[in-house]
Amino acid sequence: MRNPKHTKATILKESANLFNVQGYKATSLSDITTATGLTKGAIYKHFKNKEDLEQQALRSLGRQMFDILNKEIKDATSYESKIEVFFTFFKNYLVNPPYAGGCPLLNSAVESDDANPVLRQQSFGMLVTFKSTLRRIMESAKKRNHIKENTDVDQMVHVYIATLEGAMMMSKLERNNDAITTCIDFLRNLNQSILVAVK
Amino acid sequence: MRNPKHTKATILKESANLFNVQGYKATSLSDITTATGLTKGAIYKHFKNKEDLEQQALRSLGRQMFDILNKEIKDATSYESKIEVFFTFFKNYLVNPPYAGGCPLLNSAVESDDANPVLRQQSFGMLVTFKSTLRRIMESAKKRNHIKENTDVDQMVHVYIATLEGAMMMSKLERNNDAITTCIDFLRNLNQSILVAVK
DNA sequence: GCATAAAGATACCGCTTGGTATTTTAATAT
DNA sequence: ATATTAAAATACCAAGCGGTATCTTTATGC
Repeated sequence: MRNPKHTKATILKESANLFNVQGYKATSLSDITTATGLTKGAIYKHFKNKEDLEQQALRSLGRQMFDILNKEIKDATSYESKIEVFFTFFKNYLVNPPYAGGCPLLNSAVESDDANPVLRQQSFGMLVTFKSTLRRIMESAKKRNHIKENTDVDQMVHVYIATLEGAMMMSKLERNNDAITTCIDFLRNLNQSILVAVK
Repeated sequence: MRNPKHTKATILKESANLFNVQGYKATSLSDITTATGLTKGAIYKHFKNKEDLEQQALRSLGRQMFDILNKEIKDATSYESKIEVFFTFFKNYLVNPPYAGGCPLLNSAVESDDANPVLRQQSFGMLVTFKSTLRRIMESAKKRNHIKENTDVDQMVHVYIATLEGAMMMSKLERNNDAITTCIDFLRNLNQSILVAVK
């Protein structure tokens, strides 16, 4: 009946959800006890304090996101299909979100950048990971002559991520996927334009 | 010595700053009394409650932003220079911010989209304004044959805003203007590519 | 220059917050 | 079966929250 691992996982899952939807500061411990059906005693058995829980929850959200992305990137065989993974991920998000509340990177970055140094550092780490994942794919494609050799990889990485995150913000605010769909169409064309033509 | 208009303006200015930097929910009335040097008595003389203050503060931030933008757009004479206004605005932001905490639209949208219906509605309104301002400029340029007639204005509007907002998030998180600079370079080139060549 | 009324300060309220100390409950090893 | 120990529930705390009622101060119209 009692299962500490399961308990901790439940707390982490439910709090991560609440943090990503309502915000970190805006989510109280009683929100979490209500959502989990557990008590503060249970929470403080597994987490040092609320800050600790916030950090572990964000890490868990980041893992979820990158686990999905990395797995699908690995499964994709061509440069094109690897890039498509990012598009599909964002496009699918609004239809069938793997977690509620939108992109954990965007959410935590905007909330923490001026106010919460620890969370900010974690968000920063997520952005680094995001950028280097995309950069690695493009650099590799460049070496293998799959994309044009004059491609400004650094620029592309910045533009892809900025556009996807910005579109996510817009689509969540508008409660429809127009922005995401439109921006992804654009990025897909952009990506086509740097491909080396296959004869 | 006493000046109610000035008092209200001070409260609005200081609270708008705090809301945009720390977040709306995360900013307490005592934060505001400290920042203004006033007391709760003064605040509640001018505002119905904290929600009312939040709304007026966001409206004030939106006005500030669009006042600057609209003025400079009006002053700009060509399509190119009108579009450049947006780029310059975002590029200058990190160097010399007209208000602290980044883009009020981005901040309020991310904080409120799932949690605060009234603030969400206001953010939504700001996005509508932002989009229609840009759309009007592009549609007009299209009519006058300044940009190519096959330009997908709706797509461009979405891409410009998404990229700028996403880049803003990245640059604020990274505490440097790499993302903004890089993304604006890209957008500037993109904009060049839809111009009708002048003979 | 004094009465009036508005502006703002002070004091207080109930409630929620994050956090802790203590107690009860349940799994486990002997 | 029982002792041990970890897990979780309960009860409590001070501090901070948004909000209000009341009192003091200051500007202004006559």
